[in-house]
Amino acid sequence: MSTPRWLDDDEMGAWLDIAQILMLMPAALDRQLREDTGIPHAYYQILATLSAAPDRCMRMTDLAKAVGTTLSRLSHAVTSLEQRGWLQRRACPTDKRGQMAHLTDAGLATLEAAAPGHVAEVRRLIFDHLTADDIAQLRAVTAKLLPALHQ
Amino acid sequence: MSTPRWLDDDEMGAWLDIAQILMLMPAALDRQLREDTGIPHAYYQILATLSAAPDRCMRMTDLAKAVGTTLSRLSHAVTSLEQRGWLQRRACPTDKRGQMAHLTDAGLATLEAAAPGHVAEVRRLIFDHLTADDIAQLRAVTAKLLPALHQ
DNA sequence: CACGCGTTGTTGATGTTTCAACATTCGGCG
DNA sequence: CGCCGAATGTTGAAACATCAACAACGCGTG
Repeated sequence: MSTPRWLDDDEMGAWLDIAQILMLMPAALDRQLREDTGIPHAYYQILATLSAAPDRCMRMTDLAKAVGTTLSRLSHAVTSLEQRGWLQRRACPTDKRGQMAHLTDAGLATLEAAAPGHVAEVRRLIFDHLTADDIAQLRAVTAKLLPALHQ
Repeated sequence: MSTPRWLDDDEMGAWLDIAQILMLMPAALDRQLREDTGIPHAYYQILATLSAAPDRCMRMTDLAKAVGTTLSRLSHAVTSLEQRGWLQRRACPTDKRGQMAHLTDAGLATLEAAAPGHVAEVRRLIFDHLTADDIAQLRAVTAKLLPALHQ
């Protein structure tokens, strides 16, 4: 398209709100988690995702997709979490290229200690302000947006 | 609260979707803008906000609030944008502590060159997938969330 | 088997953000 | 006026993200 159409008033208003949320929400989540645990939200999500996996263990690529991050970013993050003793790299039994990230007992303990405060913050920032209808509608919208984000 | 309640299934599903969007959307916006202009989305927002201000000029603190960022982050960003010749610091006439950020002609030209591609990306990621009703509902939700994020 | 290509994951350099510490100025109050 | 607390910005170091380059392995084909 040579002359892409601009956003109309409704779209622009929505976009400005969304842009603000994209800026402020991660900052708020990071702040709370860093105060309580010393790690940012992206790192917390890695621990949380692993804790729900069988054997608390996942392939790097699968973990990256589940968290919605890059392999490179994940690799750096795992290195950092490994140095704190919360994660451990393991060789993949079926694929010699592969690495698995394994959540240690110490990592699980840290996660469980951090979870209540984090959930409270998610409530304070989001669900305290929304009705059940709001949540259903919001979820319908996110379901429409996620496919394009995953490519 | 000593035992904060966990998220129910609807809330947890919504939260996982939101977390994915918070991770993927900024990454997608950054990627497009960096390819086209070499600057991340947070920097683009600074230029865009300034372009709509009288004299294309704003106090640092006001600009930080408008964009939804930190004064420190803004200061670093302005330094970087200034080195590219797209911004200029000016002394504030009424307050000797103050600094004003002024968008230069070169900065405006860069912004106007980047805008079509950026808008197209915002459309591709968001508005192409939503009906007018979706947008209205989404905006109603964001309106409920923003106050808590602003404190 | 051997070649080539796609996948998997890491690394190092560079750019950006965060946090704490600091300098400067404003504004109110004794 | 002179002092003190608050507000305004900047800076440097450390943490984190991005990007391109790279090594190692899997898999299919000839």
